[in-house]
Amino acid sequence: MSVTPSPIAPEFYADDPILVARNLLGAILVHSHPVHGEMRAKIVETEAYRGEEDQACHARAGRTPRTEALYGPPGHAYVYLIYGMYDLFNVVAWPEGQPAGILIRGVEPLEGIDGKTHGPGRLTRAMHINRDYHGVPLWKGNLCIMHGEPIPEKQVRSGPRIGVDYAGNWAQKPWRFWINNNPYVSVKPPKSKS
DNA sequence: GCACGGATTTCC
DNA sequence: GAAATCCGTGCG
Repeated sequence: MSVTPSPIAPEFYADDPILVARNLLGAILVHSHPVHGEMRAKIVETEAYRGEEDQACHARAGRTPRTEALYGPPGHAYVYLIYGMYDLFNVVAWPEGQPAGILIRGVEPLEGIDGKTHGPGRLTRAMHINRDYHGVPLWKGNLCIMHGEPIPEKQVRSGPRIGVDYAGNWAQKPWRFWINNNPYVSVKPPKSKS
C-alpha cells in the first residue's frame, strides 16, 4: 500500500535553518491551483539564510516591512520579487523572533507541472507560486509541503550559496544543499577532475 | 523623494 | 557578456 502523504508540521521548521534546509530535501511541494489543478514536485535543492549577521540574508537590514515575515513563526511562506522579474519561494525557519528562511532552488516535477523547475525563478513560474502566497502557512491550505522519502546522507551534497558574492565571507558558507546527480538541481556541481 | 542594486534568467 | 524590469532600502 502507498503511504498517505502528510503535511510537515510547523515545529519541523523551528530547528536550525541549516538542518531544515538539509532535511527539506526529498519533501514534496504541493500546490492545489484553482485553474491549473494539482501540482506536485520533490524538493531537490535548497539554501539556508540565517540571522541578521548573515550578510547574504535579507534580515541583515534588521526588521523592515519586507523582512518582517522572516522573523515570524516558522513554516510560513516568504515570497519576494527579485530583479523585477522573478518571485522566489522560501520557507520561514527558526523560532519566532529569529529571522531565517530556506530558499527552494530546485524541484523535480511529479505531477501536473508544465515548464522547467530547475532554478528558483523557474520553479515558481512553472508551479504558479507568486507573492500572493507571501505569509501563508505551509502545512495547510493550497500550498503545502508534505513528507517525502528521506534522502540518505550519501546522496546529499552541500556547497556555497549561489548569487551572493556581495556577502563577503558569508558567501562561502556551505549552506546550499542538493541531491547528488539530480537533473533538477539549478547549478551543476563543479566537474571533478576527470 | 531619488538613486542604487539585487537569493535570476535569457538572449546577443 | 549584458539586458530585462520592479521595488526595498538607505540617505537626503
